[in-house]
Amino acid sequence: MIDPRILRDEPDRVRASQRKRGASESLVDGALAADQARRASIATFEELRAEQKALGKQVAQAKGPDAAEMKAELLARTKAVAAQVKEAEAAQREAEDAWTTALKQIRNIAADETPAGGEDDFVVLETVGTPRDFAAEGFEPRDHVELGKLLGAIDLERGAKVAGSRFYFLTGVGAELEFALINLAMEQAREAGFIPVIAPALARPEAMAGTGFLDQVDDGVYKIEGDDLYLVGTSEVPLAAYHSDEILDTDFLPRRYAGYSSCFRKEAGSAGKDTQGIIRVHQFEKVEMFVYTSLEDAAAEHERLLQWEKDFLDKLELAYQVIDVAAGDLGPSAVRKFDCEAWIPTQGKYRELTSASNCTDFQARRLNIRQRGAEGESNRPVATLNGTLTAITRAIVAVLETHQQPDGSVRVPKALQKWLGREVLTPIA
RNA sequence: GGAGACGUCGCAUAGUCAGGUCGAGUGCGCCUCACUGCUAAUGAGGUAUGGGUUAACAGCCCAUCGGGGGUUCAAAUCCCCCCGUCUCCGCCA
Repeated sequence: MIDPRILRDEPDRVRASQRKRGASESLVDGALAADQARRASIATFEELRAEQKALGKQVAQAKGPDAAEMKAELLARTKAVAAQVKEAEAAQREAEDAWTTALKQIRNIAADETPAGGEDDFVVLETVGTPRDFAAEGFEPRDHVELGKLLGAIDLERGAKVAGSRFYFLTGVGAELEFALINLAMEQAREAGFIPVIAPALARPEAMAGTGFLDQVDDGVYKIEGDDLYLVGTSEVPLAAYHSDEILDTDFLPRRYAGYSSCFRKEAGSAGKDTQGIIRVHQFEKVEMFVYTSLEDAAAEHERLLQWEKDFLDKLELAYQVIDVAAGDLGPSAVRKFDCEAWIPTQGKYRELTSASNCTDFQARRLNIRQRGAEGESNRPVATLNGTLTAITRAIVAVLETHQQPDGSVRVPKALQKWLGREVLTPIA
C-alpha cells in the first residue's frame, strides 16, 4: 500500500497517478475521508481508555477501613466506562478497517518516467540485435511446436492427456535445455552477488496479499482446495514474504536473492490467446531476481536488474527490445516496469521473455518489512524489486525458433553449450 | 495421522497453576558517560515496535507478552480457536 503520509500531504500526486493508470481517482477522496474518521475514532477511544485505566488503578489501590465501600462505588463508575470503551473500540476498529481497505485499493504511485495509458502505450527504450531474416536465408522457419516435436523436446499431446490444455512434457533435450538454462541463470546470478534460493511454490494468503496477487485469485491464481494456501505464480511471492515482519539492518541492504521455483497460472482470462505450444502455460519454472534495498537506491537497482536481464538474453544470442510498460498495464505494486521482449520468428513479433518491476515501498508496507533508521531516525519500509532472469518455457521457444537450421536442427548458443554439453540439437529419427 | 510440551522486550530467562502498582524483573549483548598510558576490568545511565497529538524522531497519551476472540471494573496471567516450534509413536521420499 502507499504511504499514508503522502496520501494526506500530497493527495494530488496520488490522484494524478491514479489518472495516469486509468484507475479511479475517487478512491483518493474516499481514503482521505476514511483517514479523518479513523483519527477521530482513535481520539475518542484513547480518551475513554485512559479514563478506564485510571479508575482501574484506583480500584486496585483502594485500602483502609472503608475500602469495600470505595471499591463498590468505583466499580459502578468504571463499569459504565468499560461499556463505553468497548463501544469506542469497536467503532475504532471499524474505522481502521475501512481506512486500510480504502488505502489498499490505491495503486502505487506511477513513476514520472512511466508512460501514461494502457497496454498499447508502451515506449520502446531500446532494440538489441536484428531479427534473423529467414527469407534471405531461403527457408521457412518452423515454429517451436514443430521443432519441439522433431527434437523430441516438447510433448504437448501427452501434456494435454495427463493434465489438460496448456500443459506439456519437456523430454530429452527439452528437459536438458531447462536444466541448462537454470544453471546458466544461477551461475550469472551467483556471480552478480545473488543468493540462490529454492522457494516454496505454495504460499499463505498474507504472502499473496502482501505482493498484490490475492486480488487475482479468480482468474490468475490457483487455490488449494481444503487448505488456506495458494500456488504461486512467481517466486516473487515467497521471496518478498521471506523477510516479512522483519527490521533489516542498513548494512544488510541491498539484499539480492535468485529464486528458483515452479510458477502456476490459471490464465482464465486468456482463452484463445497463444493456444499453441508453450508460450502461455499453466506451469513453468523460473529463476527470479528479487532485491531488498533502500527507497533511494530503488530506481538505480531497477536499471541494474534490467541490465542483468539483458546480459542473459545476450547470452542466449536473441534479438529483443526493451519496453517501458505504460501505467495502465503495470501491476498494482509497481511504479515502473521494463519488459524485455524477444523476437519470435514464426510470430513475426516481439514477445515478453522477462520483466523487471520497481515496487518501491508498496509491498514492504503490506508485508511489514523495514530497515533500521540511522541514529535519531525512525525505521522505514524498504524497497522491493523483482526481475525475471529466465522463464524457462518462453526462453526455450525463443532459443529454438531463433537458432533453428533448415534441417530442423538447432544451434546451441555458446553460453549454453557448457551446460548442455553439445553444440547442436538434432532431430531424433 | 495419534499423544504431549512449549511460544514474554536482540539473545537467554523471571513472571502464568493465588488476575490489579507488569510495558513487564534479571543476565548477556549493544550505546553513552566516568575511571584508565592502550585494551580489559569496574561504576553510572540508557537500550522495543506501531499509532494519536504536535513544528518536533521534546513531552503527553493509546496499543502490543505468537495471532484472533471471550470472561472481568481490570488479562502476560483465566477460557476458546488458529498459527508456529519441539518430543514420542505411526507413515513416507
